[in-house]
Amino acid sequence: MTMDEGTRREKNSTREKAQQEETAIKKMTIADVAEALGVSKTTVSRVISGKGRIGSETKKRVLRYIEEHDYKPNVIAKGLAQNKTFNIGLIMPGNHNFVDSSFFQKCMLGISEAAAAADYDMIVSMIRDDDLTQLERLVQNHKVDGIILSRTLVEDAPAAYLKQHHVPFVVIGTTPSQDVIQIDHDHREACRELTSILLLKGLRRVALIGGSRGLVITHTRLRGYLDALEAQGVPADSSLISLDADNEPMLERMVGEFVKKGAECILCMDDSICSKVLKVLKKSRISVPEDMRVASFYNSPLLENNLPAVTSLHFDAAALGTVTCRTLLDLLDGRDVPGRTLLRYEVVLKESTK
Amino acid sequence: MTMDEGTRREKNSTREKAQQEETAIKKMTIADVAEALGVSKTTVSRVISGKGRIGSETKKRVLRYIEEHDYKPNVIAKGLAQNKTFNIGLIMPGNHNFVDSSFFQKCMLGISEAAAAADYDMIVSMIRDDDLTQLERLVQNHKVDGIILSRTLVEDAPAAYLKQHHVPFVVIGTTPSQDVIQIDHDHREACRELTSILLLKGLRRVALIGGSRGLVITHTRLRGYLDALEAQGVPADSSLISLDADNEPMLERMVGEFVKKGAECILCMDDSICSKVLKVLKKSRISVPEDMRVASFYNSPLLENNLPAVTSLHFDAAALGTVTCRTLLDLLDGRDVPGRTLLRYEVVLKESTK
DNA sequence: CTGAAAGCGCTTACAG
DNA sequence: CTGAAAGCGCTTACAG
Repeated sequence: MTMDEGTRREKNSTREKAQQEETAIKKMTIADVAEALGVSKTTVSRVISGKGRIGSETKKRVLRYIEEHDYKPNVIAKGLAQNKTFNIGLIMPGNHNFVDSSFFQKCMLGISEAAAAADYDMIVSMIRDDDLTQLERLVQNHKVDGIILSRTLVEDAPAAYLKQHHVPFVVIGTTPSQDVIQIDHDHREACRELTSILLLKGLRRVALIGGSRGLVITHTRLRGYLDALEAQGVPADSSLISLDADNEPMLERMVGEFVKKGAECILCMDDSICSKVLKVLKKSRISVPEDMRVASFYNSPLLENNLPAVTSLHFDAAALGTVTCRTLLDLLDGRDVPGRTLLRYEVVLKESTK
Repeated sequence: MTMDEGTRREKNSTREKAQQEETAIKKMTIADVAEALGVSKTTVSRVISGKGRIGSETKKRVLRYIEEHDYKPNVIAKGLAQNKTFNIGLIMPGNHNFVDSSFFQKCMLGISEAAAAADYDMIVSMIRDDDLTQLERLVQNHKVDGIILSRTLVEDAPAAYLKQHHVPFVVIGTTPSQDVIQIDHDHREACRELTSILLLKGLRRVALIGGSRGLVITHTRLRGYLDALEAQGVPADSSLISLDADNEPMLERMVGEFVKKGAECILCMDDSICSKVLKVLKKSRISVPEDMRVASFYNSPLLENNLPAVTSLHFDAAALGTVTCRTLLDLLDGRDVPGRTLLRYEVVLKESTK
């Protein structure tokens, strides 16, 4: 017996690895803590959760023990008992062609940090097109307590699904549905202001080129552009507006068209479009800003190193993520949340509209 | 009593919403299934898991009931019983400055789909610099069964932590540690081949400009470049090699230096650097490819619309994600996995090196 | 082939 | 203020 103990000790001291493994494999449970302290699991549970009255002396002892032994409650077990997961789901567009990755990455960072601050984790699920399979899996498997939907579509099948199944969710972006909690930058106002600034520079023929009509954002930005024209008394010219323009051949044609119609400036709804427009202009030996002004409704690393630097709108993606996540967490906690939150933007004037 | 029942029925039929809510709130459990079929929970559990012998008739009945009533087992409960979470963790760099978001997004897509195929979900955790807090949270909270580390650093604190705590993990990228399971594109060979091609075009003074020495990838790429020089018998000229060059002023100086030293071509280790180099060249009125050839060891949307189109290496990010995730899942299932997996690449020759 | 029972690690009425 | 016990929804020896 004594020998046996000696042997074991020796193992422990020489083979640090084995000892660590033991610590790693068999984690301490609430029962261990309770036993060690001669109290009930109930008591330990209560001091950890802070619910219920506990003698201050008992509380101190438990807290100290937990601290000293670095006990961490098993969140999964806690979740099962409380019917929670402490996970939020982030649904991202899987087909990356028309999203700005850098924006989403920053946004994810914001969400991730806000979640972590509340001891939540972020499960991200990429869905392709209209395939709801992954979303269904996520909710049917009870993997999340609530969901953040990014990229709001005009026809929002994911939102409809979540609504039908009573899964708490918020949306990054703007949707026409009144009953959906939405967080977004004030794109309409931002686009109005940028357009106004250009008009005030004396530019009269400001063309607009935009992305998919299937995205709500496209309509919002168009709205802002039209707001500005109206306010300045400049009649909208439909031959200077082109949506659903995402491929290069089409952009090439449109730019040619705009030039013919006497456009003085081309407003691009996003940087991917703008980048292509700049390429087309370069090919056509139309110089910016001398022969044509260019601005983007959005700024990203895509245009960062362009010469001339491109005037654009700036939105704080990380902040959007943070606010969105906090809103969802508030919602999950049963707190009142605003149906709609609009975040500020900045207009960044550069050489491309000089 | 009868009236009471009647009332309840009426509620159900008129207020569809309430009924749906009920369905959503109180999910069917394995006990419900067992009771409805007059079998034990054990039996139901066994047919679902496929473990143990079950009468084919019983099996059929259970399967049919499950199908018809769309019963979905609670993965959380299953996890608690099996000490698993069916989540994998993806650790991403939070400071986005020197990563290509688009590459990571595609990679995430690959991981996400491979995970989903095995009914796993992906928790992504962004960590800033050397802050291990989030990683610790993830493992201490039992939130994941295994972890994918992206962006391998020379000093890899996350890997060390996971090793110490015996958490199964794999790494996207290459590390010197023998005992770490790593999946990567063959950057060394890719860079060797690209450099060779340039040398075979007769270019003798090929300069190299790279990112942080803190990243393993920087050294790997440098290695490939040197391999090529050596194979062609071209002596390496240290005045044509510059690492840790990530800010514009420094790049501006380096490019000037290279020109002075008679460089005929500038190889950039990534597109962010390349984009800045192109800007500097444009500013300095050095035209590409006439006065200076340019190539990037990497291709992304950042250079997509550049004129002239930039020669570069192409890596399939989604495939990298898929393979990485499968490797981790294999590891979790106790299967044998290769210590190192290298994926193929492509060289894409364009006008910038004509 | 099938089931009763204990267990995974927590929480939470209920009772004292 | 504290605890015994039941429960969250599964799995899995163990016994038949």
